[in-house]
Amino acid sequence: MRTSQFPLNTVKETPADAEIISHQLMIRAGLIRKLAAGLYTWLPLGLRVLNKVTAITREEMNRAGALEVLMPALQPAELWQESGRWELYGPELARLKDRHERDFCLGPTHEEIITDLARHELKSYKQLPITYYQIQTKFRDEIRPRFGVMRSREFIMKDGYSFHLDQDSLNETYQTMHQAYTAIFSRLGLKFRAVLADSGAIGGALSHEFHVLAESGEDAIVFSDQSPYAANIEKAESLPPEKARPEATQGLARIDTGALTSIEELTANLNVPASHCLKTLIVHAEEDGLVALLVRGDHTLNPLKAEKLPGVKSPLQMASDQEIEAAVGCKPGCLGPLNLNLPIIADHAVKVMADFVTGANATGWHFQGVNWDRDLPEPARFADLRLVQAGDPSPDGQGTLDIARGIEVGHIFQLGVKYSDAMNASVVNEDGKHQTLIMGCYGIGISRVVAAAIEQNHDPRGIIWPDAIAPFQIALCPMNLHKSQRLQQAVEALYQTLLEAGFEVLFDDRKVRPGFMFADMDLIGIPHRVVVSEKGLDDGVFEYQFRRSRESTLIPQAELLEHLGRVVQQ
RNA sequence: CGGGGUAUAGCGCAGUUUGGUAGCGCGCCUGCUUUGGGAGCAGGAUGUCGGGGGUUCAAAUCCCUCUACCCCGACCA
Repeated sequence: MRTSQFPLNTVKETPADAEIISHQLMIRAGLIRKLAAGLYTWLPLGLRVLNKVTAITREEMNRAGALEVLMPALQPAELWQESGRWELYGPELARLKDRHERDFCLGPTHEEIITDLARHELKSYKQLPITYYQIQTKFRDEIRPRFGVMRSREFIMKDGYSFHLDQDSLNETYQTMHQAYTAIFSRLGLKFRAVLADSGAIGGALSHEFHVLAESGEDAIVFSDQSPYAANIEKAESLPPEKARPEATQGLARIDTGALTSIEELTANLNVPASHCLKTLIVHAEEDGLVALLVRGDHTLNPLKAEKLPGVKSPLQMASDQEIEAAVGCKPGCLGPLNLNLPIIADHAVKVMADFVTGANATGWHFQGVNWDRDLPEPARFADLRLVQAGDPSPDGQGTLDIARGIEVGHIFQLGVKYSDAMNASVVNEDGKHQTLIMGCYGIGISRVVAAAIEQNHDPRGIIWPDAIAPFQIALCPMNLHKSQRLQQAVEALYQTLLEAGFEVLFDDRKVRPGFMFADMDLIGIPHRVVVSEKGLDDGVFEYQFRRSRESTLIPQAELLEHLGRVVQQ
């Protein structure tokens, strides 16, 4: 393409409402324009990138044996009522009525629709297993759309669904999809990690998230330095400590701590490390009443772990200040297990604490030098309650955990019979009996991948596209084209040669100064650049520059094609 | 949905306190010069000051009201 035919809608100034770099660069490079909160138009340049992500995803899904379908975005409420999600989904589901006052919604996902399709089309076990997928626009009326296309109200998603007679078959397809996703993100040229995820209320045996690694990622993921173990931090287990509890060395003392309430304040004023403080958190019990959760001062409660414990209300609900005062008789900052008349569940790490500081259940007072058994009985229940930390041992027993940040771009999970049961989707099995279908579900946020790729690949000058998703592979930049007939002929010939060789070339034939042109090409992130100048022609060379390293080399004219063939990943 | 904020030229903003003929930078158009990292000079176009109502001789500015958008908290690809 020529820039005269393919306008670059670049802007120099950073839009005021774009907080993260990918959003800023997508606006500046002219990939997207905002229509309204969480709604974006993809401009020609951005759409080229989006289409590349789509194409790679489609190829790999097809390769994995999945069948592409296209389901309606507008969906009748009946199906959602049948699955129970019409009530459960909440305001994030974009609902509307048609002219006959019938309820509809704009699909945020398609489990209901695909299950409806399956119960009509799948009759026999002989048709199984089968995997359908589609690449389509989804709608989620997010409370707060943010970060450009990273969290928008309308976005492109690849969603896939598989149907099985038994768990073994689901496991097999699940593995196939895991591999397909690995292939997709590898081909996209992104640094990513598949991690164990919490499957949440959906249940099912397995769930993995695929994260693009980026400093700005919203999710923390942990992985072992010596094994393939990787998990979302919400999911990662912490192992009980192996070492024994140290002997008590201090006597028990009740100390006046005045207005000190937080762990930070205690450590700063009492000169004890946070790891020698005990945090007591009061939450609602499963039935009526409250439960106390104990966590070491330097550890953080993992709500997802806590709410799964028998006796603890799910979703987790922290007790209010009033409830705590009513039950314990003091303010939240001075809670402790000593003389506490509530059921107690302690994190494993609490078991080996000695000489610790904890609240005295009286406002303004703490205990110091507290020791289990000697001062109070060890808690009756221990459980894994906390978020893992960097340096913790890996749950698989191999190596220690590291923490990185990621952007969730894909999620695969085993649905089981949640929808097929509710919607009565079954096939006849070998014995002639009806058997409920078992389902798997596989999503990729296509438009989010584009933003994630930028978060991971940029520098102060702009985007640095991986070759596989770059809108163009090569930027062809003539210096002062209008001034030289010879240059015009040379660059036109080169442009044709490159096109014939199969490269995607953006030929900048605008009458702009070199610096302006370079700045634009850097901003929009074309990975390879060829500069043609009068001086170069005199010397019989073209100049090649690699966007990522900014290293440039002079290449003899005759060798350019060969050089590009080597460096450009097609 | 709760809390905070903004709305003035295509974009980024000043002007609002203290009412008095609408400004700046970037971009855009024209011309000349310039031409290897977002050029210089000269000239030019562009606004119902978010909408509606009110106060006033006079409102971007004060008052009421509506709307949209942004930021902080719970969700998700």
